[in-house]
Amino acid sequence: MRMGEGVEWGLHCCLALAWLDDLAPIPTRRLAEVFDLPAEYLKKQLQPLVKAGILASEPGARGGYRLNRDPSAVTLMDVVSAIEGGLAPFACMEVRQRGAGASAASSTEFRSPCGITMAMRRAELAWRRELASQTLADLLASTSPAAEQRVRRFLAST
Amino acid sequence: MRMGEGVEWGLHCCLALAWLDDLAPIPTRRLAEVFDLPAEYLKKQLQPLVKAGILASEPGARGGYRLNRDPSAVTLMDVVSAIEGGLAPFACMEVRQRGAGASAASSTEFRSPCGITMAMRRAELAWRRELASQTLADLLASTSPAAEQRVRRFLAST
DNA sequence: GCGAGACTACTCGGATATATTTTGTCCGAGTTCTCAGGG
DNA sequence: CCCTGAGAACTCGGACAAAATATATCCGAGTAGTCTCGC
Repeated sequence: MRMGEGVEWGLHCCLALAWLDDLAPIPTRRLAEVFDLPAEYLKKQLQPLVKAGILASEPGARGGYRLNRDPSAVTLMDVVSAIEGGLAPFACMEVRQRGAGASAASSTEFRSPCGITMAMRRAELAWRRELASQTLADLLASTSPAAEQRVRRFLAST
Repeated sequence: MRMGEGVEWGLHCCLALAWLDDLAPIPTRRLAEVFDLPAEYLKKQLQPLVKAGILASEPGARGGYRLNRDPSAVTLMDVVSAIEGGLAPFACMEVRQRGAGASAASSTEFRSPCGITMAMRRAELAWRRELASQTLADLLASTSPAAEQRVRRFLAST
């Protein structure tokens, strides 16, 4: 159960884009340089963020990506679920309903989800809640001004 | 970020084994029949639980698996981390330390982890805490007695 | 009848294949800039 | 000099390929029961 690296990349890119007041789009090549990442693959990772409406893209020369919403309107959960696909980490297959003797069970027995599923859901919910409680704006406030200056200056140049 | 199906299987098997007061080991073939799972692959999924000391195994004929600890001493986190490998879902690669201008940063800037990492860790911690707060004994108490009876009777037969 | 020993049946554990997902690369459609040529 | 238009440069988006991981299978080591043979 490892989370794809695209999540980390996406979050850093969103943050970097949020630092720019400028609305001019930034191409992936430039973003990739900031973090020393493979440009082509980074582009692929950012695409779902566009689909989710978090980023906006401009094609053609002078094109690139820019933040499409106010940083306070983008939660970490938004970014994570956009890139990871939004599926539940724990997929309950309802194994209890299969196999030996399950057919003999009363019809009401499976009305409510099994205890295991509920426990996993509870844990997952705690995770989601935590991610949803933080926005890009919160991250902006808590990051080092020095780092922000460096990235801004780099992206602004040229 | 999908969790392997082995986790669900492992939990259900632990629960089934916990229902048996009897200490006689249950072979995987029998467990697989209960939930209609592929026996060989289920066996492979249970092996890490043995390594973690949650289950104990007996080789040879009349062999099988049995619970190695009191149900109240096994948390869901124990089972999940045994099967999934216990790695952090979010692996921070510290991308901020690489790439453009990072070398120009002050030596103290990277002393504390970046905000993104901290936020992800917080979320992960909430998840782990939730899983660690529930034991097999809790699940035993919250499951349908009818299901327990069916599984017990099936595993006890023969 | 009784015991000893070989044999069979069954189990776990780990090594070996296959499938699926993740990671990485490439090419086409579209937009902007550049620059040469004509007015 | 200024305008026009063709070409070059650059970008995103999605199709294609390689690598890594999860899923599934197989074989060997070991144990308990069983059956036969000898006493």
